[in-house]
Amino acid sequence: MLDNVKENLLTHVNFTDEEIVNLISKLESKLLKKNHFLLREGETGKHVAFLNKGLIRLYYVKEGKEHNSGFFRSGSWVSEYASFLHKKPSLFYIEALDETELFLLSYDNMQKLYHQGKAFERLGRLIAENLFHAYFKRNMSLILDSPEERYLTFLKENASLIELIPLKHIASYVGVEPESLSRIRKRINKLQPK
Amino acid sequence: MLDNVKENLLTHVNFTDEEIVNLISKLESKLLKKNHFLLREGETGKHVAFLNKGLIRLYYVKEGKEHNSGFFRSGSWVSEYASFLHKKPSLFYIEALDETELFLLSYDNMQKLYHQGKAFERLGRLIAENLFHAYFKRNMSLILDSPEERYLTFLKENASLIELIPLKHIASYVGVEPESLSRIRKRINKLQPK
DNA sequence: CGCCGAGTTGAACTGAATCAAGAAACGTGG
DNA sequence: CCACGTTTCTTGATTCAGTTCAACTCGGCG
Repeated sequence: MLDNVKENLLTHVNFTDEEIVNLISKLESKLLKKNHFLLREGETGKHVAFLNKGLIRLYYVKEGKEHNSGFFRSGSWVSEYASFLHKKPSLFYIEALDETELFLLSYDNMQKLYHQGKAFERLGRLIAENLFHAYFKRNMSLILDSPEERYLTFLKENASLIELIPLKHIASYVGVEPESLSRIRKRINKLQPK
Repeated sequence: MLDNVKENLLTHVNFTDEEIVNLISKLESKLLKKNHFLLREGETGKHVAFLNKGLIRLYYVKEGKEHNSGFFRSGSWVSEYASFLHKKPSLFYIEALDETELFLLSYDNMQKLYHQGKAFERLGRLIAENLFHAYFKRNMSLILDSPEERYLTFLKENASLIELIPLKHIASYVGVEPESLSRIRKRINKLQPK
């Protein structure tokens, strides 16, 4: 049941068996139905969540419009990190796009783990760095790439998700209107049919 | 001479006099002439720098084109943080746009300071968080705002810099070609002359 | 069966990119 | 201190991709 957690963490952080047990004892399981929320705008994020199964989208709303900022599959850590770190109200919604199973790690428990060994600090740093790196790459892409290129990149990196995520959400992530993404698809299919 | 360092740090971190002395003893002064580099692509960043006087731009090159990722004035900390943290070759150039004076803090000295008190850890975290926040805001702006809006925001936040930074660099930061920024300026001046 | 949301398609419009040319500011050497 | 050449900025004409608004199709679900 916790195979994913174990597998994922072990590959990046050299936890001892003892540390693994310790970590797992601090996790709290949570099931989220499709279209239900882990966090809404204005609430304060009290957990980071390991996504064991399912699909999550992270988005914010500006002037009535939703803007997707990322999608997460099983094996990733999910949170509104700024809200979580600073105990401030979240700007984002975190929503399940499918039946999903999460393991929550509370702020307090995370602090406790930090005091219990370097490996946990490393985990915390890795989560933060991954986040930083993701934002960084996205910045580059928004400046350098056309929407079409961003869509193609998204396809490559998330081939397994395209059937699961509605086009309008992908459009918003890529930074265009749904109509435009529809045309982009058409263009691409003409060039590389099938 | 170190007034800026002192003033800036004291406002964000509650250093004791002793800690200030300790920090300052680890700083190494460096003068940079206009259009000279603190770091070039491919080199590994070995310092974070406190910008005491002058003007710095941070940019990367892709397919022969420069892309400005930020400008820094006196009072800020400057680094290619990813390169510095992971000891990996920098993707960025760090260039002085004017005669500038820096105080360098080496990686090793930074680690030493970390061991000498919470306040220094706080400093390190603040630097990282500022960076994170900057990237975050930029992401939002690239998705939500038009180039014109981004230019206006840039003007507001950097009113003192507009005469010092060539238009083409601002254009690249805003994400348009110089010709387009020139026209954006024209549009704006028609609406709000002078 | 009929409705509803998601996706596609069309037409008119808009803002930025590109290419090209000219004007203005800058600095470097004579 | 002037003259020349380079860089920076502006302006024009054209092209192109994305937006907007509107209509239509398709598939699922009550």
